[in-house]
Amino acid sequence: MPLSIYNTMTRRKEEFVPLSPPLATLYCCGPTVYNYAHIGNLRTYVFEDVLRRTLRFSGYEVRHVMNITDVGHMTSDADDGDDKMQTAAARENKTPWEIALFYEAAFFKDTDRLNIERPEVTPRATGHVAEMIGIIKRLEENGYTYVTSEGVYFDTSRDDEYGKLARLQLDKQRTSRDEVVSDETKRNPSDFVLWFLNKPSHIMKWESPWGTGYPGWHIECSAMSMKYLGDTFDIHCGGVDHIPVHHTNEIAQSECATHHPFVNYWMHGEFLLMNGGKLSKSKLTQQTDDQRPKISTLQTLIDAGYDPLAYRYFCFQAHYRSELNFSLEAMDAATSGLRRVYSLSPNSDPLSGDPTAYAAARERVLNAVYDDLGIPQAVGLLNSYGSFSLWCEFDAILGLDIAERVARQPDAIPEQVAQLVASRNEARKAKDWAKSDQIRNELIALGYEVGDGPTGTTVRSKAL
RNA sequence: GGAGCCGUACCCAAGUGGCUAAGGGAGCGGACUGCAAAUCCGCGAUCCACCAGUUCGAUUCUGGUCGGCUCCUCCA
Repeated sequence: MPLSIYNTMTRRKEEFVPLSPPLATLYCCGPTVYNYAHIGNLRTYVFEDVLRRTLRFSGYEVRHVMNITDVGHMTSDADDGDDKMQTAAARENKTPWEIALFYEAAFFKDTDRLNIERPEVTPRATGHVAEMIGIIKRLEENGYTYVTSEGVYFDTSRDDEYGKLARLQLDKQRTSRDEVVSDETKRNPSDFVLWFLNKPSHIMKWESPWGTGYPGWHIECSAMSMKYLGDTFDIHCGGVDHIPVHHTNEIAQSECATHHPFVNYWMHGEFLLMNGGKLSKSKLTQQTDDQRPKISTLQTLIDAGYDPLAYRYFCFQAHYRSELNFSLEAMDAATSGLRRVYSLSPNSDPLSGDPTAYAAARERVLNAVYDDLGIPQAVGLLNSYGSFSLWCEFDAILGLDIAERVARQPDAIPEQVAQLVASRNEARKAKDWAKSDQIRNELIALGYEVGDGPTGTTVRSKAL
């Protein structure tokens, strides 16, 4: 069965046919490194990781590029917009470059802990300003730009196909809130900046043919994707929020610069919802009303006692194109579910010794995966088969470290725990149940599971 | 105002024009246990927000209503 994926451009599932097999080229919008990634951001990177693993599983050689945005985007269209990198720098008393480096490292620490593979290329925006200027020059030569006191603009009225990804009806667009200040120098509301000019307070600046300034919000992705993957490449991913503006503008500036199709397949991950709404980085540092720790970054999840891979497994509950509701209860459910997977026994595999049954089961799971990454169905099937070897085979896609965790030797029991077990055994021998129960409670408090079986008492760490 | 998504058991959710509506968690019953925990076995939506329509037949298609969400500002 061929791999099919949902293409936002056509709003249909399509069979994946790469430009130059066995190579599959993939570009994913990466983080803007001015703050920690929250678990909603991370959900999208988990989805993209599953995609690249699935591509490789089906025999492709993956070339995956993800940008690191280390130059801030403006927070609004107008003069008073703050650069996020600059705001963070002021907040933390650092330079923008220090901020970027710090949060880039934090980002990769998180993705590593989630078993998200590093893309083959992770270019930084600040290292590609020359390429961005090159694209703007081509756009200028092709007659798609104009210059105002604010910067160099892309003239969307010159692009007949502008908005095709989001199916925008430009005449019906308008700003939704009063506080959005529109730039008076723009010719059309949908025009966007390619290069900012005359921003004296801005710290990160570069020389350009149009004057000293800094690049616009979208040009870096066009520059870096095309540099590393070519004018046309296979798949471009990102969050659904990127469809109407960011990816729309990427397509416009890329295709008008090269006169080639930019991307063949567009894939978008849906949001993680918390309390019925989306998460935002700006609320990351806010305190909660109640006493419970606020779960918003991977680290807060870990601090609350959850395993990073339990979060990864939690993401597999819902299809990547569906919103997913986060709650501690759901995280607990995912943790219990994963624990069950890790408790699988290689020695009592219901499918071992029956190659026909194994092949049939494998086929069903594979069909689910190849049908636009039907990971929830795949996990459901895997759960009902309960086969260690089948889980392990698909762990190449799931990335849950199943073989390692199942084989992992239990951590050495600390002396303190061993002594408690010994004294509990004595109490049990003497049928001193009160003492026995009391010691058991102590062991539980220390994070151990206590089990009395026919072969004696066993303790096991509650950690996954 | 425009564009789009969603509403399936207590929770997270998959899915289909008609055969028993996945799976996980929680819960319940049983085995096990000194009692538990863990584990194993079993049970669980006569029903897929509501109302019409299309159809021999709809949870699945169409229209409407109600409710929720996202985007049209930076955002995964």
